[in-house]
Amino acid sequence: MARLRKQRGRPPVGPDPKLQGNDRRREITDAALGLFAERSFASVTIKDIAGKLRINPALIYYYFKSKQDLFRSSIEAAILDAVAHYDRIRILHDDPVGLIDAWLDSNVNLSPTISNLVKVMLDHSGLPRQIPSVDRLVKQFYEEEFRILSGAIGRGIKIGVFQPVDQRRVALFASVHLDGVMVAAKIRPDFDLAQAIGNLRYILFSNLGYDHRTSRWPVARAGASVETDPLL
Amino acid sequence: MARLRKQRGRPPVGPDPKLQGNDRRREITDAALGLFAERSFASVTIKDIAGKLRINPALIYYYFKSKQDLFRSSIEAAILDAVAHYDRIRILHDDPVGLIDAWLDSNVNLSPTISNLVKVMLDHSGLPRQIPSVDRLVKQFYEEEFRILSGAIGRGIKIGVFQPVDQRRVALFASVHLDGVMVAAKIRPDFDLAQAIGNLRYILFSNLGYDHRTSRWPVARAGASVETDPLL
DNA sequence: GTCTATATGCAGATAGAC
DNA sequence: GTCTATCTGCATATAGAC
Repeated sequence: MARLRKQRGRPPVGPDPKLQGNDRRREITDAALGLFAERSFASVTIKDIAGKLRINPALIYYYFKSKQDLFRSSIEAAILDAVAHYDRIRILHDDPVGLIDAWLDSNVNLSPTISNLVKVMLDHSGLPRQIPSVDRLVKQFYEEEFRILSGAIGRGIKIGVFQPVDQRRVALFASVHLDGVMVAAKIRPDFDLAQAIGNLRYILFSNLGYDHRTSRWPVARAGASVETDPLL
Repeated sequence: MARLRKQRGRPPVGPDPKLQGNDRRREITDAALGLFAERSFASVTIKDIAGKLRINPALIYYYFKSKQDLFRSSIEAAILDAVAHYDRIRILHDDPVGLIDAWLDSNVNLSPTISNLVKVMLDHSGLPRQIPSVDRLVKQFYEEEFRILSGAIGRGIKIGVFQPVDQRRVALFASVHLDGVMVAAKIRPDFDLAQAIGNLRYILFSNLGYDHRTSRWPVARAGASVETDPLL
Protein backbone atom coordinates (compact mmCIF):
# COMPACT_ATOMS: atom_id res chain seq x y z
CA MET A 1 0.00 0.00 0.00
CA ALA A 2 1.71 3.14 -1.22
CA ARG A 3 1.61 5.73 1.52
CA LEU A 4 3.16 9.11 1.85
CA ARG A 5 5.87 8.78 4.46
CA LYS A 6 6.65 11.52 6.85
CA GLN A 7 10.26 11.57 7.96
CA ARG A 8 10.44 11.47 11.72
CA GLY A 9 11.82 14.35 13.75
CA ARG A 10 11.72 16.91 10.96
CA PRO A 11 8.11 17.74 10.13
CA PRO A 12 8.06 18.80 6.48
CA VAL A 13 5.26 21.34 6.82
CA GLY A 14 4.05 23.67 9.54
CA PRO A 15 4.45 23.16 13.23
CA ASP A 16 3.86 19.48 13.80
CA PRO A 17 0.54 19.20 15.69
CA LYS A 18 -0.52 16.32 17.81
CA LEU A 19 0.52 13.81 15.18
CA GLN A 20 4.04 13.14 16.31
CA GLY A 21 2.91 10.44 18.70
CA ASN A 22 4.57 7.08 18.54
CA ASP A 23 4.37 4.51 15.80
CA ARG A 24 1.29 2.89 17.18
CA ARG A 25 -0.70 6.07 16.81
CA ARG A 26 0.41 6.36 13.24
CA GLU A 27 -0.34 2.73 12.54
CA ILE A 28 -3.87 3.22 13.79
CA THR A 29 -4.56 6.40 11.81
CA ASP A 30 -3.23 4.72 8.68
CA ALA A 31 -5.46 1.71 9.06
CA ALA A 32 -8.42 3.88 9.99
CA LEU A 33 -8.04 6.16 7.01
CA GLY A 34 -7.96 3.20 4.67
CA LEU A 35 -11.22 1.90 6.05
CA PHE A 36 -12.91 5.29 6.32
CA ALA A 37 -12.07 5.93 2.67
CA GLU A 38 -13.10 2.51 1.45
CA ARG A 39 -16.42 2.67 3.26
CA SER A 40 -17.45 5.72 5.31
CA PHE A 41 -16.96 7.17 8.75
CA ALA A 42 -20.26 5.91 10.10
CA SER A 43 -20.07 2.43 8.62
CA VAL A 44 -16.60 1.63 9.95
CA THR A 45 -16.51 0.40 13.52
CA ILE A 46 -13.74 0.56 16.05
CA LYS A 47 -13.75 -3.22 15.96
CA ASP A 48 -13.14 -3.12 12.21
CA ILE A 49 -10.08 -0.98 12.65
CA ALA A 50 -8.78 -3.03 15.55
CA GLY A 51 -9.45 -6.20 13.58
CA LYS A 52 -7.46 -4.97 10.62
CA LEU A 53 -4.48 -4.34 12.92
CA ARG A 54 -5.09 -7.42 15.06
CA ILE A 55 -5.14 -5.33 18.19
CA ASN A 56 -7.71 -4.96 20.92
CA PRO A 57 -10.50 -2.44 20.27
CA ALA A 58 -10.04 -0.90 23.71
CA LEU A 59 -6.47 -0.06 22.83
CA ILE A 60 -7.67 2.48 20.30
CA TYR A 61 -9.25 4.42 23.15
CA TYR A 62 -5.90 4.58 24.84
CA TYR A 63 -4.57 6.58 21.89
CA PHE A 64 -7.68 8.45 20.84
CA LYS A 65 -10.40 9.83 23.00
CA SER A 66 -13.22 8.97 20.61
CA LYS A 67 -14.01 7.68 17.16
CA GLN A 68 -14.43 11.29 15.99
CA ASP A 69 -11.02 12.09 17.37
CA LEU A 70 -9.53 9.17 15.46
CA PHE A 71 -11.26 10.33 12.30
CA ARG A 72 -9.91 13.82 12.76
CA SER A 73 -6.38 12.60 13.39
CA SER A 74 -6.47 10.24 10.41
CA ILE A 75 -7.60 12.84 7.93
CA GLU A 76 -5.27 15.46 9.37
CA ALA A 77 -2.27 13.18 9.01
CA ALA A 78 -3.22 12.25 5.46
CA ILE A 79 -3.69 15.84 4.36
CA LEU A 80 -0.48 17.00 5.99
CA ASP A 81 1.36 14.22 4.16
CA ALA A 82 -0.18 15.15 0.86
CA VAL A 83 0.53 18.85 1.32
CA ALA A 84 4.09 18.04 2.31
CA HIS A 85 4.49 15.95 -0.80
CA TYR A 86 3.15 18.73 -3.02
CA ASP A 87 5.47 21.13 -1.23
CA ARG A 88 8.40 18.93 -2.01
CA ILE A 89 7.76 18.62 -5.72
CA ARG A 90 7.09 22.34 -5.95
CA ILE A 91 10.49 23.08 -4.46
CA LEU A 92 12.22 20.39 -6.48
CA HIS A 93 11.02 21.51 -9.87
CA ASP A 94 11.86 24.87 -11.27
CA ASP A 95 10.83 24.49 -14.86
CA PRO A 96 7.06 24.77 -15.45
CA VAL A 97 6.64 21.73 -17.67
CA GLY A 98 8.66 19.59 -15.30
CA LEU A 99 6.62 20.71 -12.34
CA ILE A 100 3.30 20.03 -14.01
CA ASP A 101 4.56 16.64 -15.10
CA ALA A 102 5.75 15.90 -11.57
CA TRP A 103 2.31 16.85 -10.28
CA LEU A 104 0.65 14.54 -12.78
CA ASP A 105 3.11 11.76 -11.99
CA SER A 106 2.51 12.09 -8.28
CA ASN A 107 -1.17 11.74 -8.79
CA VAL A 108 -0.73 8.59 -10.81
CA ASN A 109 1.72 7.03 -8.41
CA LEU A 110 -0.08 8.07 -5.26
CA SER A 111 -3.55 7.63 -6.66
CA PRO A 112 -4.66 5.19 -3.94
CA THR A 113 -3.71 7.72 -1.29
CA ILE A 114 -5.13 10.73 -3.08
CA SER A 115 -8.41 9.09 -4.02
CA ASN A 116 -8.78 7.97 -0.42
CA LEU A 117 -8.19 11.53 0.62
CA VAL A 118 -10.83 12.92 -1.72
CA LYS A 119 -13.32 10.34 -0.54
CA VAL A 120 -12.70 11.11 3.11
CA MET A 121 -12.85 14.87 2.57
CA LEU A 122 -16.19 14.32 0.87
CA ASP A 123 -17.35 12.26 3.81
CA HIS A 124 -16.19 14.95 6.18
CA SER A 125 -18.09 17.60 4.22
CA GLY A 126 -21.30 15.71 5.01
CA LEU A 127 -20.72 15.66 8.74
CA PRO A 128 -23.46 17.37 10.78
CA ARG A 129 -20.82 19.70 12.17
CA GLN A 130 -17.59 19.87 10.24
CA ILE A 131 -14.33 19.77 12.15
CA PRO A 132 -12.68 23.20 11.99
CA SER A 133 -9.10 21.91 11.90
CA VAL A 134 -9.99 19.60 9.03
CA ASP A 135 -11.75 22.40 7.21
CA ARG A 136 -8.60 24.45 7.40
CA LEU A 137 -6.45 21.59 6.13
CA VAL A 138 -8.76 20.83 3.23
CA LYS A 139 -8.50 24.44 2.22
CA GLN A 140 -4.74 24.31 2.60
CA PHE A 141 -4.53 21.19 0.46
CA TYR A 142 -6.40 22.72 -2.45
CA GLU A 143 -4.58 26.00 -2.08
CA GLU A 144 -1.24 24.27 -2.28
CA GLU A 145 -2.32 22.37 -5.38
CA PHE A 146 -3.60 25.57 -6.89
CA ARG A 147 -0.36 27.35 -6.06
CA ILE A 148 1.68 24.69 -7.84
CA LEU A 149 -0.41 24.77 -10.98
CA SER A 150 -1.06 28.46 -11.15
CA GLY A 151 2.57 29.25 -10.42
CA ALA A 152 3.89 26.84 -13.04
CA ILE A 153 1.52 28.16 -15.68
CA GLY A 154 2.38 31.77 -14.86
CA ARG A 155 6.08 31.11 -15.08
CA GLY A 156 5.63 29.16 -18.30
CA ILE A 157 3.84 32.10 -19.83
CA LYS A 158 6.53 34.50 -18.68
CA ILE A 159 9.36 32.50 -20.20
CA GLY A 160 7.39 31.90 -23.33
CA VAL A 161 6.84 28.13 -23.33
CA PHE A 162 3.10 28.56 -22.79
CA GLN A 163 0.75 30.87 -24.59
CA PRO A 164 -0.89 33.58 -22.48
CA VAL A 165 -3.95 32.16 -20.74
CA ASP A 166 -5.78 32.96 -17.55
CA GLN A 167 -3.49 30.99 -15.28
CA ARG A 168 -5.96 30.84 -12.42
CA ARG A 169 -8.74 29.56 -14.60
CA VAL A 170 -6.58 26.82 -16.11
CA ALA A 171 -5.12 25.83 -12.73
CA LEU A 172 -8.56 25.46 -11.22
CA PHE A 173 -9.64 23.47 -14.23
CA ALA A 174 -6.82 20.97 -13.86
CA SER A 175 -7.36 20.66 -10.13
CA VAL A 176 -11.09 20.03 -10.51
CA HIS A 177 -10.46 17.51 -13.24
CA LEU A 178 -8.15 15.59 -10.99
CA ASP A 179 -10.91 15.34 -8.40
CA GLY A 180 -13.06 13.89 -11.15
CA VAL A 181 -10.43 11.31 -12.00
CA MET A 182 -10.16 10.25 -8.37
CA VAL A 183 -13.89 9.67 -7.95
CA ALA A 184 -14.28 8.09 -11.37
CA ALA A 185 -11.65 5.57 -10.33
CA LYS A 186 -13.90 4.55 -7.45
CA ILE A 187 -17.30 4.71 -9.12
CA ARG A 188 -16.76 3.51 -12.65
CA PRO A 189 -16.00 -0.07 -13.55
CA ASP A 190 -12.86 -0.60 -15.64
CA PHE A 191 -11.73 3.00 -15.27
CA ASP A 192 -8.14 3.51 -16.34
CA LEU A 193 -6.77 6.17 -14.04
CA ALA A 194 -3.33 6.48 -15.62
CA GLN A 195 -4.91 6.92 -19.00
CA ALA A 196 -7.33 9.54 -17.67
CA ILE A 197 -4.45 11.53 -16.24
CA GLY A 198 -2.63 11.20 -19.54
CA ASN A 199 -5.78 12.57 -21.08
CA LEU A 200 -5.74 15.52 -18.69
CA ARG A 201 -2.13 16.18 -19.50
CA TYR A 202 -2.83 16.21 -23.20
CA ILE A 203 -5.73 18.64 -22.93
CA LEU A 204 -3.94 20.79 -20.39
CA PHE A 205 -0.84 21.27 -22.50
CA SER A 206 -2.92 21.75 -25.63
CA ASN A 207 -4.71 24.55 -23.89
CA LEU A 208 -1.39 26.04 -22.90
CA GLY A 209 -0.22 25.89 -26.50
CA TYR A 210 2.62 23.61 -25.50
CA ASP A 211 3.70 20.74 -27.73
CA HIS A 212 3.32 17.92 -25.23
CA ARG A 213 4.70 15.30 -27.62
CA THR A 214 8.21 16.70 -27.39
CA SER A 215 8.40 16.34 -23.64
CA ARG A 216 9.71 13.35 -21.78
CA TRP A 217 6.49 12.20 -20.11
CA PRO A 218 5.56 9.61 -18.93
CA VAL A 219 8.67 9.26 -16.85
CA ALA A 220 7.71 7.56 -13.63
CA ARG A 221 6.46 4.32 -15.13
CA ALA A 222 8.93 1.47 -14.99
CA GLY A 223 6.71 -1.26 -16.41
CA ALA A 224 5.16 -1.40 -19.85
CA SER A 225 1.63 -1.50 -18.54
CA VAL A 226 0.78 2.04 -19.52
CA GLU A 227 0.04 3.38 -22.99
CA THR A 228 2.86 5.50 -24.35
CA ASP A 229 0.37 7.50 -26.35
CA PRO A 230 -1.68 9.67 -24.03
CA LEU A 231 -4.53 9.47 -26.52
CA LEU A 232 -7.08 6.75 -26.16
CA MET B 1 -35.47 21.34 -4.29
CA ALA B 2 -35.09 20.71 -7.99
CA ARG B 3 -35.80 17.08 -8.71
CA LEU B 4 -36.11 15.17 -11.93
CA ARG B 5 -39.77 14.26 -12.25
CA LYS B 6 -40.89 11.00 -13.73
CA GLN B 7 -44.21 11.19 -15.50
CA ARG B 8 -46.52 8.58 -14.08
CA GLY B 9 -47.83 5.65 -16.08
CA ARG B 10 -45.31 5.96 -18.91
CA PRO B 11 -41.89 4.98 -17.68
CA PRO B 12 -39.41 6.97 -19.75
CA VAL B 13 -36.71 4.34 -19.82
CA GLY B 14 -36.64 0.57 -19.67
CA PRO B 15 -39.25 -1.66 -18.13
CA ASP B 16 -40.35 0.10 -14.99
CA PRO B 17 -39.10 -2.01 -12.07
CA LYS B 18 -40.54 -2.03 -8.62
CA LEU B 19 -40.58 1.76 -8.47
CA GLN B 20 -44.09 2.43 -9.70
CA GLY B 21 -45.50 2.25 -6.19
CA ASN B 22 -47.74 5.03 -4.99
CA ASP B 23 -46.83 8.57 -4.11
CA ARG B 24 -45.84 7.72 -0.59
CA ARG B 25 -43.17 5.36 -1.80
CA ARG B 26 -41.81 8.04 -4.02
CA GLU B 27 -41.95 10.64 -1.30
CA ILE B 28 -39.90 8.38 0.93
CA THR B 29 -37.26 7.55 -1.65
CA ASP B 30 -36.89 11.23 -2.47
CA ALA B 31 -36.38 12.23 1.14
CA ALA B 32 -34.08 9.29 1.72
CA LEU B 33 -31.87 10.05 -1.25
CA GLY B 34 -31.44 13.62 -0.11
CA LEU B 35 -30.25 12.50 3.28
CA PHE B 36 -28.12 9.63 2.00
CA ALA B 37 -26.37 12.05 -0.33
CA GLU B 38 -25.92 14.78 2.24
CA ARG B 39 -24.48 12.40 4.79
CA SER B 40 -24.00 8.69 4.02
CA PHE B 41 -25.97 5.48 4.02
CA ALA B 42 -24.69 4.33 7.39
CA SER B 43 -25.03 7.65 9.17
CA VAL B 44 -28.63 8.28 8.17
CA THR B 45 -31.19 6.58 10.37
CA ILE B 46 -34.73 5.52 9.57
CA LYS B 47 -35.80 8.02 12.22
CA ASP B 48 -34.00 10.80 10.32
CA ILE B 49 -35.89 10.03 7.16
CA ALA B 50 -39.20 9.68 8.96
CA GLY B 51 -38.50 12.89 10.82
CA LYS B 52 -37.85 14.80 7.62
CA LEU B 53 -41.24 13.67 6.30
CA ARG B 54 -43.00 13.94 9.65
CA ILE B 55 -44.19 10.38 9.43
CA ASN B 56 -43.79 7.44 11.76
CA PRO B 57 -40.55 5.45 11.38
CA ALA B 58 -42.47 2.19 11.35
CA LEU B 59 -44.35 3.34 8.29
CA ILE B 60 -41.18 3.13 6.25
CA TYR B 61 -41.09 -0.59 6.93
CA TYR B 62 -44.56 -0.90 5.48
CA TYR B 63 -43.20 0.30 2.13
CA PHE B 64 -39.66 -1.09 2.24
CA LYS B 65 -38.50 -4.32 3.70
CA SER B 66 -35.25 -2.92 5.08
CA LYS B 67 -32.99 0.10 5.12
CA GLN B 68 -30.90 -1.50 2.41
CA ASP B 69 -34.00 -1.96 0.33
CA LEU B 70 -34.87 1.71 0.75
CA PHE B 71 -31.34 2.68 -0.23
CA ARG B 72 -31.55 0.52 -3.33
CA SER B 73 -34.92 1.93 -4.32
CA SER B 74 -33.81 5.51 -3.76
CA ILE B 75 -30.70 5.27 -5.86
CA GLU B 76 -32.48 3.30 -8.57
CA ALA B 77 -35.19 5.92 -8.88
CA ALA B 78 -32.66 8.74 -9.01
CA ILE B 79 -30.54 7.10 -11.68
CA LEU B 80 -33.55 6.20 -13.80
CA ASP B 81 -34.69 9.81 -13.62
CA ALA B 82 -31.28 11.11 -14.61
CA VAL B 83 -30.95 8.67 -17.48
CA ALA B 84 -34.43 9.57 -18.67
CA HIS B 85 -33.51 13.23 -18.59
CA TYR B 86 -30.35 12.64 -20.58
CA ASP B 87 -32.38 10.55 -23.00
CA ARG B 88 -34.78 13.39 -23.49
CA ILE B 89 -32.20 16.04 -24.27
CA ARG B 90 -30.41 13.65 -26.59
CA ILE B 91 -33.59 13.16 -28.61
CA LEU B 92 -34.51 16.83 -28.47
CA HIS B 93 -31.26 18.18 -29.82
CA ASP B 94 -30.01 17.30 -33.23
CA ASP B 95 -27.23 19.79 -33.72
CA PRO B 96 -24.01 18.87 -31.90
CA VAL B 97 -23.30 22.24 -30.33
CA GLY B 98 -26.88 22.54 -29.11
CA LEU B 99 -26.77 19.08 -27.58
CA ILE B 100 -23.52 19.70 -25.77
CA ASP B 101 -24.86 23.01 -24.50
CA ALA B 102 -28.05 21.32 -23.36
CA TRP B 103 -25.98 18.74 -21.52
CA LEU B 104 -23.97 21.48 -19.82
CA ASP B 105 -27.11 23.43 -19.00
CA SER B 106 -28.78 20.40 -17.49
CA ASN B 107 -25.84 19.86 -15.25
CA VAL B 108 -25.93 23.42 -14.01
CA ASN B 109 -29.66 23.45 -13.47
CA LEU B 110 -29.87 19.99 -11.97
CA SER B 111 -26.60 20.21 -10.11
CA PRO B 112 -28.13 19.48 -6.69
CA THR B 113 -29.64 16.28 -8.05
CA ILE B 114 -26.59 15.21 -10.02
CA SER B 115 -24.11 15.91 -7.27
CA ASN B 116 -26.32 13.95 -4.90
CA LEU B 117 -26.29 11.13 -7.38
CA VAL B 118 -22.51 11.12 -7.67
CA LYS B 119 -22.16 11.15 -3.92
CA VAL B 120 -24.55 8.25 -3.46
CA MET B 121 -22.95 6.22 -6.23
CA LEU B 122 -19.64 6.74 -4.50
CA ASP B 123 -21.16 5.61 -1.22
CA HIS B 124 -22.60 2.57 -2.92
CA SER B 125 -19.22 1.70 -4.42
CA GLY B 126 -17.89 1.37 -0.88
CA LEU B 127 -20.55 -1.07 0.26
CA PRO B 128 -19.21 -4.43 1.46
CA ARG B 129 -21.27 -6.09 -1.25
CA GLN B 130 -22.48 -3.84 -4.04
CA ILE B 131 -26.05 -4.16 -5.19
CA PRO B 132 -26.12 -5.72 -8.67
CA SER B 133 -29.13 -3.76 -9.91
CA VAL B 134 -27.49 -0.51 -8.83
CA ASP B 135 -24.23 -1.53 -10.46
CA ARG B 136 -26.04 -2.00 -13.73
CA LEU B 137 -27.77 1.37 -13.46
CA VAL B 138 -24.57 3.22 -12.63
CA LYS B 139 -23.05 1.70 -15.74
CA GLN B 140 -26.10 2.68 -17.74
CA PHE B 141 -25.94 6.26 -16.47
CA TYR B 142 -22.35 6.78 -17.52
CA GLU B 143 -22.92 5.01 -20.81
CA GLU B 144 -25.81 7.27 -21.63
CA GLU B 145 -23.76 10.34 -20.83
CA PHE B 146 -20.91 9.00 -22.90
CA ARG B 147 -23.27 8.28 -25.79
CA ILE B 148 -24.55 11.86 -25.76
CA LEU B 149 -21.10 13.40 -25.76
CA SER B 150 -19.38 11.00 -28.07
CA GLY B 151 -22.27 11.10 -30.51
CA ALA B 152 -22.44 14.87 -30.56
CA ILE B 153 -18.71 15.20 -31.08
CA GLY B 154 -18.71 12.59 -33.84
CA ARG B 155 -21.54 14.31 -35.68
CA GLY B 156 -19.89 17.69 -35.23
CA ILE B 157 -16.74 16.38 -36.82
CA LYS B 158 -18.68 14.86 -39.69
CA ILE B 159 -20.51 18.10 -40.53
CA GLY B 160 -17.35 20.11 -40.10
CA VAL B 161 -18.11 22.31 -37.10
CA PHE B 162 -15.52 20.50 -34.98
CA GLN B 163 -11.99 19.59 -35.91
CA PRO B 164 -11.19 15.90 -36.08
CA VAL B 165 -10.39 14.60 -32.60
CA ASP B 166 -10.68 11.26 -30.88
CA GLN B 167 -14.35 11.59 -29.98
CA ARG B 168 -14.26 8.88 -27.32
CA ARG B 169 -11.27 10.41 -25.60
CA VAL B 170 -12.83 13.87 -25.49
CA ALA B 171 -16.23 12.53 -24.40
CA LEU B 172 -14.68 10.63 -21.52
CA PHE B 173 -12.72 13.70 -20.59
CA ALA B 174 -15.79 15.89 -20.35
CA SER B 175 -17.70 13.27 -18.40
CA VAL B 176 -14.90 12.78 -15.89
CA HIS B 177 -14.51 16.51 -15.51
CA LEU B 178 -18.16 16.84 -14.66
CA ASP B 179 -17.71 14.32 -11.86
CA GLY B 180 -14.93 16.54 -10.60
CA VAL B 181 -17.18 19.57 -10.66
CA MET B 182 -19.85 17.75 -8.68
CA VAL B 183 -17.51 16.67 -5.91
CA ALA B 184 -15.67 19.98 -5.83
CA ALA B 185 -19.01 21.66 -5.24
CA LYS B 186 -19.37 19.57 -2.08
CA ILE B 187 -15.81 19.61 -0.81
CA ARG B 188 -14.48 23.05 -1.60
CA PRO B 189 -15.59 26.20 0.15
CA ASP B 190 -16.85 28.97 -2.12
CA PHE B 191 -16.81 26.78 -5.19
CA ASP B 192 -18.71 28.30 -8.10
CA LEU B 193 -20.28 25.39 -9.94
CA ALA B 194 -21.79 27.38 -12.79
CA GLN B 195 -18.47 29.02 -13.43
CA ALA B 196 -16.67 25.68 -13.37
CA ILE B 197 -19.04 24.26 -15.94
CA GLY B 198 -18.54 27.39 -18.03
CA ASN B 199 -14.86 26.66 -17.72
CA LEU B 200 -15.39 23.11 -18.93
CA ARG B 201 -17.41 24.38 -21.85
CA TYR B 202 -14.68 26.79 -22.83
CA ILE B 203 -11.94 24.17 -22.75
CA LEU B 204 -14.10 21.54 -24.40
CA PHE B 205 -15.02 23.70 -27.36
CA SER B 206 -11.46 24.99 -27.64
CA ASN B 207 -10.30 21.44 -27.92
CA LEU B 208 -12.90 20.80 -30.59
CA GLY B 209 -11.69 23.81 -32.53
CA TYR B 210 -15.08 25.43 -32.20
CA ASP B 211 -15.44 29.16 -31.62
CA HIS B 212 -17.51 29.03 -28.46
CA ARG B 213 -17.91 32.82 -28.27
CA THR B 214 -20.22 32.90 -31.28
CA SER B 215 -22.73 30.50 -29.72
CA ARG B 216 -25.69 31.46 -27.62
CA TRP B 217 -24.63 30.00 -24.28
CA PRO B 218 -25.42 30.48 -21.42
CA VAL B 219 -29.07 30.20 -22.22
CA ALA B 220 -30.78 28.65 -19.24
CA ARG B 221 -29.93 31.37 -16.75
CA ALA B 222 -32.70 33.82 -16.09
CA GLY B 223 -31.03 35.85 -13.35
CA ALA B 224 -27.90 37.92 -13.65
CA SER B 225 -26.03 35.99 -10.99
CA VAL B 226 -23.75 34.20 -13.40
CA GLU B 227 -20.69 35.57 -15.17
CA THR B 228 -21.29 36.08 -18.86
CA ASP B 229 -17.63 35.53 -19.53
CA PRO B 230 -16.75 31.86 -19.02
CA LEU B 231 -13.24 32.95 -18.09
CA LEU B 232 -12.48 33.56 -14.48
C1' DG C 1 -52.14 2.74 5.97
C1' DT C 2 -50.57 4.58 10.11
C1' DC C 3 -49.68 4.36 14.71
C1' DT C 4 -47.61 2.59 19.74
C1' DA C 5 -44.83 -0.39 22.00
C1' DT C 6 -41.10 -3.18 22.17
C1' DA C 7 -37.61 -6.95 21.07
C1' DT C 8 -32.89 -7.55 19.65
C1' DG C 9 -28.44 -6.60 18.65
C1' DC C 10 -24.49 -4.11 18.31
C1' DA C 11 -21.45 -0.02 18.47
C1' DG C 12 -19.08 3.44 21.26
C1' DA C 13 -17.03 3.99 25.34
C1' DT C 14 -15.13 3.05 30.27
C1' DA C 15 -13.22 0.50 34.47
C1' DG C 16 -9.85 -1.83 35.97
C1' DA C 17 -6.67 -6.14 35.99
C1' DC C 18 -2.24 -7.27 34.33
C1' DG D 1 0.56 -0.38 26.91
C1' DT D 2 -2.52 -3.98 26.32
C1' DC D 3 -6.04 -6.80 27.71
C1' DT D 4 -11.06 -8.60 29.70
C1' DA D 5 -15.40 -7.46 31.02
C1' DT D 6 -19.13 -4.64 30.86
C1' DC D 7 -22.23 -0.50 30.79
C1' DT D 8 -25.13 2.44 28.02
C1' DG D 9 -27.63 4.02 24.40
C1' DC D 10 -29.49 3.81 20.13
C1' DA D 11 -30.74 1.87 15.45
C1' DT D 12 -33.02 -1.69 12.87
C1' DA D 13 -36.80 -4.21 12.72
C1' DT D 14 -41.34 -6.50 14.24
C1' DA D 15 -46.00 -7.25 16.55
C1' DG D 16 -50.11 -5.81 16.76
C1' DA D 17 -53.82 -2.09 17.90
C1' DC D 18 -56.51 1.16 15.43
